[in-house]
Amino acid sequence: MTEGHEADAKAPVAAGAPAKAPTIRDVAREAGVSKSLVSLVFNGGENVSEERRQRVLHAAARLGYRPNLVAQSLSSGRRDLIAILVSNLHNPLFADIVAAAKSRLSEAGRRTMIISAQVDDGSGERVLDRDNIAVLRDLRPSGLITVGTIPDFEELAELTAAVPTVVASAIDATSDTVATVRVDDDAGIGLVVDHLIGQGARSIVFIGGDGGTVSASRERAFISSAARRGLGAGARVERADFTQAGARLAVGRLIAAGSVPDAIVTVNDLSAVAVISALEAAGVAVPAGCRVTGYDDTTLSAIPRISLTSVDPDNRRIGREAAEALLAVAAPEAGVDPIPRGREVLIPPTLVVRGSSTV
Amino acid sequence: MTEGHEADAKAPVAAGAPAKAPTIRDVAREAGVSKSLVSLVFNGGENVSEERRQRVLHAAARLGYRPNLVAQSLSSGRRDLIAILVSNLHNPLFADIVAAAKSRLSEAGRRTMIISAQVDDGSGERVLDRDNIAVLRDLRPSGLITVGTIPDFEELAELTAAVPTVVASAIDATSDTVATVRVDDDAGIGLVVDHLIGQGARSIVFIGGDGGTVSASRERAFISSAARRGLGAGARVERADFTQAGARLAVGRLIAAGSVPDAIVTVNDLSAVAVISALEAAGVAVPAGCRVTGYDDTTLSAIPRISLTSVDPDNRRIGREAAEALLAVAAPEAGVDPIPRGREVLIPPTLVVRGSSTV
DNA sequence: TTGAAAGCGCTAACAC
DNA sequence: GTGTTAGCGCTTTCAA
Repeated sequence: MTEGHEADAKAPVAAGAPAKAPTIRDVAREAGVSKSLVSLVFNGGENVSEERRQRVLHAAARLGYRPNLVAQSLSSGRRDLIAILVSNLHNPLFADIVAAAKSRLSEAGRRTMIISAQVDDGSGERVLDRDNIAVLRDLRPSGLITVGTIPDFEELAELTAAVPTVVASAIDATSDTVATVRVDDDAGIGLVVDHLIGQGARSIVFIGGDGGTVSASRERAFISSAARRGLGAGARVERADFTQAGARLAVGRLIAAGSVPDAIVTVNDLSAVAVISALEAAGVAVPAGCRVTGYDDTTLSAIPRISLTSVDPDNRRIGREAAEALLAVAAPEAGVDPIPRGREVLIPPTLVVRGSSTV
Repeated sequence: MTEGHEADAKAPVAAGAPAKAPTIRDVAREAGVSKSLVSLVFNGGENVSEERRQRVLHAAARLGYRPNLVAQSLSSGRRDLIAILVSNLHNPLFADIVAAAKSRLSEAGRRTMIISAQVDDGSGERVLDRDNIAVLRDLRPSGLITVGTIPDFEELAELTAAVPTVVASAIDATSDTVATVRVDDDAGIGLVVDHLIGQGARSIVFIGGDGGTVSASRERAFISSAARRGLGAGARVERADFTQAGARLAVGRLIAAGSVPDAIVTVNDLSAVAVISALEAAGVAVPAGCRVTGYDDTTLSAIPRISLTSVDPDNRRIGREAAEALLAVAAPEAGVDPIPRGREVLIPPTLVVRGSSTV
């Protein structure tokens, strides 16, 4: 209330020149209190008189003060920062997960920072971005969410041992991982196989299985799904990695062997597109000559010319649940122990049926 | 060489438990020197006796010491960290730029950190991720590369005023920006228009222009290209933003007016795909009834079923040149002043001709 | 060439 | 309630 402060000298916010950012000390001086009191006010300290709190808040506003996160992190060790480490920038799929996780975390009042885990080394190989990880470690986040499969995940052991970690949309778990949240591949592949059988398919080939734990998981799901449906010899696996090239090769082998199946189940949408291209290049029409399904329900699959039947993993829910799992253990305060570990949350997917699998 | 150090007590690297990371003090003690000397050794100090340097290096290795970046940044103000701020995670296009920039920076021995600038607020709107920006600012990078159009760019003014900034693949420049590196839209659109005219097109509509500076730049390029080629009334603009929905609406207006042109030039590949879908839904075949071109040459355009003629902006080169521009001013040491500002580097694109524009 | 000491901006006991 | 005093891990004068 004390109106009429003679403070108009200092401009309220921007000073034009790159003036040094105000520190807690400046605020203390401006408010006529000690550093600690300012710190208290900004950290929700209960025991501060209303009058001083206002003085501090006003002084801070006048100066445009904002706490320095780096200093906070250095000083206090733990901080309310939660890091989201996203596997790579190439897959828009992850963006949905990140957005959902971040949004849930913000609701809970937690700060987050989003950084990339992976980088193409010159040769196009994707490797762990150690610089980024180092910064992340030194920032001492109070929690970590990884999104997507991260190369050389074991190198993060140091980090995951020190920081409660939730793995989203990957099977990278280490012994320290708090929880893994991912789509239920058994259910997803099951939906696909049921749908295909419903469409009259009797011989079905799965293309995928190489190139990572997720790919392998989907292969296993396919094998058990097919067995459960009594597909017998009608079900086969043609190994391929996640890439378009791999899928193309796999189709090549099928064509060469003269054994084009009724349907092909692929490990993801990108593979599916490659499979469709390869089939059509070989003169096999899709879906007439062979039905094809994808996985992930990316924007690709909805394009009319592609119109790909695909499994929607509900990425927003994956992100949300990952955040939830982390919030459950990474309370801003409270030495929450013992931490439950190794929980696996499987999100039930849905099947989006489109033209590539229906005649 | 001094073999036989009696140091086997402490395990070389991992200690199993999340033991606190060793600090410079630990190293100093282990090596029997002062903190300052350790710091000197790790910062390429010239005047350190070879013997002590080795002692320090060995001690550090034995302890698994790595300098704490956060502490460094806090202490010294400037640091050799260069930040790459990528507009959003949805656009794989940016991943190429980031990878190229990072790779060039690594070659030059600079540390980099890659973080995301933007986040969907709950409503699907993309807004500036202020948390991330705050961390970035407090880390005091010695240079900044932004990739792609960043929402609320002006809020970064504080940052860009303090840190040499290069803008890649956007037109976000402020008065402080060191350089902007982007594709030459005049050249790109020029290639498209020439190609289309070569294919016999006489009436051409540009779809785009709304939703950002890049979109606007491409519209201007279209108008001037068309004028230069004497297209006259054959050239028109149908306003739309970057989204698929916008493109669909624009096509709807064209169809409703009964004036389907010989060709449609779109602002990017995503729009192009939406345009094709909308045309075909209305019974107009592509390319037979109307040719369509995209921009960016994303992976989309190479899919056979899409086969989209598109402008390849040479993203890797954009990334590399952005890094180069930054390196030119952000020397790790040296108070490089005065900084040249406002330079604009236009990268010449190429046209990738595919089925969507050829009959 | 090396070490002591101050300080980056902040938090966290601990006193007053 | 509020201020004092130590640090967090590191860099950087300034002496020695």
